[in-house]
Amino acid sequence: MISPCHHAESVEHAGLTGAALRQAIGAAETHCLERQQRLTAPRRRVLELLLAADGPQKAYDLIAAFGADGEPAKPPTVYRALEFLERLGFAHRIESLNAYVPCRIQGGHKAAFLICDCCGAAAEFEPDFGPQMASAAAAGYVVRSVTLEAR
Amino acid sequence: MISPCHHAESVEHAGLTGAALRQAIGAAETHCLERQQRLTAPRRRVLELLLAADGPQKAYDLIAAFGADGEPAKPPTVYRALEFLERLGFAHRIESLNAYVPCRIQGGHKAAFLICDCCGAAAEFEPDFGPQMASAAAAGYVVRSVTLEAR
DNA sequence: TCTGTTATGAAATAACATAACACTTAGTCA
DNA sequence: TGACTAAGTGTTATGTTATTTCATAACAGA
Repeated sequence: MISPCHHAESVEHAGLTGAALRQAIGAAETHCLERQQRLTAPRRRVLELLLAADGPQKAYDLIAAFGADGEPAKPPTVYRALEFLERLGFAHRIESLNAYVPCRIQGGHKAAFLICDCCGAAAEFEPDFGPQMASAAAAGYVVRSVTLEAR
Repeated sequence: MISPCHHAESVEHAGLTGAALRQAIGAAETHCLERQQRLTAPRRRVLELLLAADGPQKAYDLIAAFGADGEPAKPPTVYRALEFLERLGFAHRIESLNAYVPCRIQGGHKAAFLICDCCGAAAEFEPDFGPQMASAAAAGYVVRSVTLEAR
């Protein structure tokens, strides 16, 4: 398969499998315990699907893939899990794709993405919003969240 | 009406009316002619609705308001017009709101928004993406469009 | 006028997301 | 330990946003 993309391969993320996947989930579990939050079965399952995927996943992809037996989940099950995972910083929503990715960067941070329209890859990076924050403050805003997505 | 918002009033935009509205549409018309594009009736109507509105408009707000007689438009009519207006730079889509605003800044530019969750205002500003563009280029991306939205 | 192209009209449906309510489970504290 | 409370889940239904498809109309250039 020939790719028309010219960007660095290093920024693409293959889905996790096997031990790496289990380890990532274990880390999330630990993180939840520390924060007195519960990584319940549906939440864990959605996180697992995100981590195992090769790229951004649509909500209805997750809904379809949810059941190990092929049974889809009910939409609210997945949307609730996604909300939880976002809140805890384990996942991000990409607004311009209506899709979700597992967080690839440790620690609390502002998320930003480079999205390839050719191959669907979405590379997360940690942006420097210094100048923007200054102008927001000047206008009297208190910035609560920031979305930056470049195609 | 008491507003809980603390940001500068100056960044809010009241809808255009009367002469100002006609003038803005005339300018768009001129701009289209220069670029050999047609500001057809549905496109003009959607632009007019955006300019006359007090804040970001949802697609289905525009659909509902489309007909002067109260008849709604068919969804594709409005979505096509919005696509045209975005392409020509007359309007922007705000991803995190699923809504649209008329462009408030002259000339080709990257759009960025400060969005107030209290009052719904969306203030457009022209961001400085120097550092971000550099890292994108380093990763081999050619940036085609950028979305920056701060709440 | 013919032809290629761009734009519109209309119906249907796909895709994305949430409301509402009943029920269960986990913690907690008298 | 039993009752209470809060958080989470399951389920049905519905609301919202966006696109596909096919047919037709308007326009520009040969």
